[in-house]
Amino acid sequence: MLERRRTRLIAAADAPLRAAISDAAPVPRMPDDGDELRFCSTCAFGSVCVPHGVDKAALGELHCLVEHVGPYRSGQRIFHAGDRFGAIYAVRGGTVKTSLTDDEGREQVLGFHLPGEMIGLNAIHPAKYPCDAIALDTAYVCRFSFPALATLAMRFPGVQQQLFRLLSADIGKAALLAGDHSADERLAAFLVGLADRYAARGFSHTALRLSMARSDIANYLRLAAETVSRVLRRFQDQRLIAVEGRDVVLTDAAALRHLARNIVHG
Amino acid sequence: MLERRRTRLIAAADAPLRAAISDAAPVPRMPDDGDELRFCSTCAFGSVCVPHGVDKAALGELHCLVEHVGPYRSGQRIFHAGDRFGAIYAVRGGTVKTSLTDDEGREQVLGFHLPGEMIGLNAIHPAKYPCDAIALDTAYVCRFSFPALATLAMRFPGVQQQLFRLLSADIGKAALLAGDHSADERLAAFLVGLADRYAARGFSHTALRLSMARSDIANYLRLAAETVSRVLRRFQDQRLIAVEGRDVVLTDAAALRHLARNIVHG
DNA sequence: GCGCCCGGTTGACCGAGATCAAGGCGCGGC
DNA sequence: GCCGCGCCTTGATCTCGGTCAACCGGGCGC
Repeated sequence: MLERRRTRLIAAADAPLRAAISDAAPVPRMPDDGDELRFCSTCAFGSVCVPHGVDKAALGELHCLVEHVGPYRSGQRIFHAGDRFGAIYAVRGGTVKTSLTDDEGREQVLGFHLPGEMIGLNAIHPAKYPCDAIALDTAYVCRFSFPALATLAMRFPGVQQQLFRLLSADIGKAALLAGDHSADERLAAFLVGLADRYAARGFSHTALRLSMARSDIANYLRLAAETVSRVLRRFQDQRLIAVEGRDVVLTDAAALRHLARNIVHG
Repeated sequence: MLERRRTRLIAAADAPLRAAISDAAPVPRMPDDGDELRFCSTCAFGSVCVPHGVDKAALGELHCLVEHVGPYRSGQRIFHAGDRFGAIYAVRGGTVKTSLTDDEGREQVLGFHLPGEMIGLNAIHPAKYPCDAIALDTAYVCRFSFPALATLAMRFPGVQQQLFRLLSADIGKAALLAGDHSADERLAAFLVGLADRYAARGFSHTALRLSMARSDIANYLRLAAETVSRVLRRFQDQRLIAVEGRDVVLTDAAALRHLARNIVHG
């Protein structure tokens, strides 16, 4: 359903992703039991349940409270800025961008979210979503009612811990944007950060497909789209990467990492 | 007890602050009972206990687990980047900056923290402090053992909620740095943000004393110190502010707010 | 007192990246 | 097929803010 054939070169870097999606598609709401492994393999709460081996009971209850929603088509909103906060979401398949639009109508991209990553954590405090969440391709998400989750966390220390960790991790994420770094550093950090996040989910460490437009990347990195184009071109000339449309291969990841060395996270 | 008398102009804008400090000074460790109101008036956890009226019992337990530490002299570190994470801190008096130093030895200021604000929340996930916390003047802090706090949160929903809110709030804080805003916008947002935070703590809405050096402000806003100087001078020429050393009066807060309108938070 | 040092200010110049403008290319619709 | 519209790229020019340099003034040690 998603883009049919992926070209050679990167080949099907997102094949496992599509597999996950096709798995998810026929499961519109309640997860069936005996599905734990698959459920946890991509989910941000997987680490509550599987790796730590504790709170097996919590897993069952999470299953009951999670709601699978989607598909969202490219461009569709999962939630709107200003909506009353009621749930946090985990991306299950596809890519989601979060952004906000200021008075003058200028968009400000806050982040891109891959399968397994949480969105909506920054809505707890203001009690309403402070940004839009928009699907960049066909996307599926898991909805966790926050009151229910908080109640669950009261009973399972592992769940509470994981929530604290997820929240804490997000605080540091803005570091990429925060520092005053050159366009080269930003782009290098963006690419290796994305590659690392894909790699952590079982995809290739060096080949990736950008699901967002150049203008979104530029906006996210606080650069002009033209600058993104030029830097990518230069990286290619320097044999750091191979670019073909939205497919990128990191041919010299070490050099990219060196460029990005002063930017924590991705 | 906060701000006794508010002085003319800026004069000693931090006089009430100092008063708070001298109150705190003779209380080196365990808070004495019957101290609730004072404890809560500046503390970030005040809102757990007092305003919501619930979890009165939690207040007592918080009292037992909090540890008053200080004074720290200007320049002293409260915690170091890399230290194992064990506690979060609330500023009780004075001002604290958080910053990290990259491989090349360049400092990167992450934020300034006034009395009542929490620091160390971003250390939960990595399980070690990702930055230094340095006193900018004579500073006092409250130390909350995080394991103890998490345990307390398991029993008191209000405490858990407040922790979630504090963490969530911090996620959005980087917005000032994040956007690509002009030097004017950044400085205006910084000034009104600081004024609002002081105001929320009972200080003047329009007069404030900058406890940090120009170079720290510049670093925090990702500008050169010279640029901060020049913009402040221009703001003064435009009658937006009156500057005298580290004392600033916002003479046209409306105009400053308008300049900063596209920057959320401060 | 004197000199030093640090923080702050001001001016002159420079450069990274934004902006403006033009053109190419791929894809969906007709 | 052909057209039209986004997305992307490339080139020319402009500009905001950084960098370098000089100077000022206050606090502190001697």
